[in-house]
This record gives sequence, C-alpha cells and structure tokens, in this order.
Amino acid sequence: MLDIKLLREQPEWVKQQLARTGSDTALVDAVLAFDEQRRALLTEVEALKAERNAVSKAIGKMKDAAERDVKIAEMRVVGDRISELDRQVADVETDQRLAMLEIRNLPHASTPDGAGEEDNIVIYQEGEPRDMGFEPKPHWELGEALGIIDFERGVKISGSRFYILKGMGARLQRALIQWLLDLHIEQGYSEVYTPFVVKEEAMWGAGQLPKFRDNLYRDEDAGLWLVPTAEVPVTNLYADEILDASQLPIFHCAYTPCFRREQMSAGRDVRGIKRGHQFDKVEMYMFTFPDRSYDDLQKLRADAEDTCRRLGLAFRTKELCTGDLGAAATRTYDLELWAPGQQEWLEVSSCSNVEAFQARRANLRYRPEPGAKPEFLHTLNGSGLGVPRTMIAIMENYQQADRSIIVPDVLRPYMGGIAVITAA
RNA sequence: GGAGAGAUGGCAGAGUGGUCGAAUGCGGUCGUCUUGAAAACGACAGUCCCGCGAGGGACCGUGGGUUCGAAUCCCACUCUCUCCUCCA
Repeated sequence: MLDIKLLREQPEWVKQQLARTGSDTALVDAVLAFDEQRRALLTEVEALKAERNAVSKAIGKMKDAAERDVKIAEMRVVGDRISELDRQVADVETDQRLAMLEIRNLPHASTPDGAGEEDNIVIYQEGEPRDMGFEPKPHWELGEALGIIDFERGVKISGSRFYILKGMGARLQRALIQWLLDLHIEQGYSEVYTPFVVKEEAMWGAGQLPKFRDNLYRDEDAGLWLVPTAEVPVTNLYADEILDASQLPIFHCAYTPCFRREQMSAGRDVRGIKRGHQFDKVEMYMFTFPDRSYDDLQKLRADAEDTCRRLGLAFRTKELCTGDLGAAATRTYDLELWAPGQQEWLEVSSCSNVEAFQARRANLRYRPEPGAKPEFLHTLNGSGLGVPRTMIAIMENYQQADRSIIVPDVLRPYMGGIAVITAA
C-alpha cells in the first residue's frame, strides 16, 4: 500500500511512476475522491459527536426535569444523524481502502524502464554454460532413469503438475533444504518455522490478495489459505506490532512448502519439476530501517548469489525492468541457474525491496527513538533458493555420461557422505 | 468434541450506566539529590484519525444492539486458560 499523503500531495508524480510499470492510473483519482469525501464526512460527524458528548455530560448533572427532557429529545435526533454519518464514513473508508490495496508499488528511480520480461537486464554472470563432453539429458529423463522422480504416480494421486520424489531424489531435496537453512543462518538470518496455512488478512498483508486470488489454494470451511511462499507468514510475523529500533534489522530465513494453483496456459513448462502446484522453498526475509533498505537489498542479492556459487553452478543476475517488476516491489534482482539439459536459464531466486508496501498493509512499525512516533519499516524478500529448480540445475549440471549424478560437495555431509547418485 | 472461567494501557490488576483514556503497583523516560550509582522524591508518558492551528473524534478481544450517554447492560463471534474426552 502506498502512503495516502503521497497521493494527496503529488498525485501527478504518482501517476507518472505507475505509468512506468504500465499500470492503470485511474485508481489514484478514485482514491483521492474517496479521501475527500471521507474527510468531509469526518469533519461533520466529529463536530456532532463533540456536541453530543458535551450535552450528555451536562444532562447527567441537570436538576430541572423539563429542561432535561428537552435536551434528551434533542440529542436523540443528533444521535440518529451520527449513526447515519458513521455508516457513510465506514462505507467510504472501505471503498478507499480497497482501492488503495489495489494500487501497486512504485518502481525505484534506479529500476530501468521496460515493457516486459524481454527488457530485463543481465547485470552479472558467474560461470559459463560449459561443454559437458556428451549430450546432457533433461532432468525428467535423468529422474526417471535413476528412479528418483515418479511423475505418473504423482499425477495419479494428486493430478497434473504433482510428482513423487523417491529414494536419493527425496534425500537430495531434503539435504538441499537443510543445507540452505544452515547457510542462511551462517549468513546472519535466524530461522523461523511457520504455519503453512494462514488467515485471509495475512494474504492481504503480504499483498497476495486481491491480485493473486486465482492462484491460491484455500480451505473454505476453515477460512484459511495455503501459503504460496514463506514470505506470507513471515511478513505477518510482527503485524500490528511496534518494534523497538534496537531490535532491527531482523533477518529471518524460513523453509516452507509453497502451494500455487498456477492455472496458467497448458503447454508451458509442463514437463519435469520446474513448475508444480506444490514446491519447496527456503526464503530470506528482512525487516529493516528505511534509510538502509537498499543496502540490505545488496546483501540479500549477494547472499543469494553466494548460495549459487557454493553449489558450484553457473548463474547470472538480472535487474528487472519496470514492466516485469512484481506489484509489491520497487526494485528486484532475479537469479538464474543454467540448466544444460533443458538448455535454459532457470529463475531460482527473486530478491526484492518492497519498502513500506507490505509494512503499511500488515501494520509493521518500529519506534526510531524512545518516545518518538512509530514509523513503518521496510521489508525485503529473496528466495534462497527455490528448491525444485535448484534440483534441476544440480541434476543437469552434475550428470555424467552414464546418467549418474555427482552430489555437490556442500551437500554430501547432508547425504550421509554419498558422492554419486546412481540407479537403484 | 464436552464442562467451566476469562479477555482492560509494556506487564500485573481495579473499575458494573455519566465526574473513566481509565485507580493502584511494577516497569519506562526525564528531573532533583549524589563524586558516581542505588534509594528517595517530583514530573512525564498509549495508538489511530480529522484540523494550518487552537482543538476535536475514536479506541477497554471483534462485530452488532439498547441509551441523551456504555469499559460497565443485551446479542453474536473470536481467542485464551482449567478440567474431561480424543489424537500424531
């Protein structure tokens, strides 16, 4: 959510910034109209309430019964008018808030302009797609040949885009998750384990609603939603709290499964484990001071890059352009790992500063100085990393001509020392 | 799932229709005293909204209702605690 004061004071500039992302600017005017209406109503109703409060207080002390009855009758009328106005205020407030919740975040000045994905800029690359000396197989072939991924039975149990990991496949994934968490702890993040289902307000707080309603799973009866990313529960960890400045910054890492309906077009990424309805992810998340959030974004990016590096995989970093930026973000880096079997760069991490966008929605504040007014803090999130795609990169990059897969050094301690995955 | 109790400021805990944004204690901040600290004493101190300001309004779990007036009365909901039952 944006700052309403910014909309009031610089509506044209806000629209200009929204236009950079290709987003509709009409909501700005709608919000301002509601805002004006709301404030007019408030002025009126609050004056009436002040009057009622004063008169009611006086009534309590009145001796003269006749005068008293007159005042009570008067206040009855005022009370009815107040109820009426209160209702109107509530309605306008709801309208205004809903409109505010739909407006996306503004891109940072440094975010390059662009129309879409094709205008993202590769700003860094480490390692090259190398010649493996044989024809690398895609991971789905490797997975089936080694008996570590079972697509058919996944579909049998749960439908399309679900799969089963078996034996060394399951173990590799578990090792990866644990290694990722341990690494992030080393990098200065403290681990949290959260619920995987959340209340609807948590989805609003993190900015998943209203935009991604169609991509979320929910339990209608219980009124709970399955998390599409750990970002959702972690964002809401300190919702409605006022943190002490001495507690900040807070860096968390969290493992969760992620559930996404992804009812997108058939035919895209249908093979393999690249895009499932359920996948695992380890997330890094920061609650920090507004004046240092862009420095923290660089740490986030560096930590994600370091994760790729330690796995011994070629990666590259892209700066997203305004046209591809997520709705909550002001500035984002995407990290991609090279997958030689599929011959493509796989997005495994997205590191974003969302400034106070989520903080306003979830009411995340801190007190800059003892006694000072609370302020919204800044939050950042970055995957570290998306597990299935990292699995793909590991399988395809570490495969050998006989289809066996070498276990990356860093994961071996988590695999009981196993160095190579071979057919069972 | 069954029975009971409860939800008030950072915490503890009063308050059962007006003088309550709310006693008291602890904690917190500032000051006096002190070489310093402690103690003692004094003062200050919640959040949100409207307003240039003066000031005004709202908030005692949430949402409704009664009333001129609700922390206080009524209804619904949510949550917490205790006991029982069940369960990984």
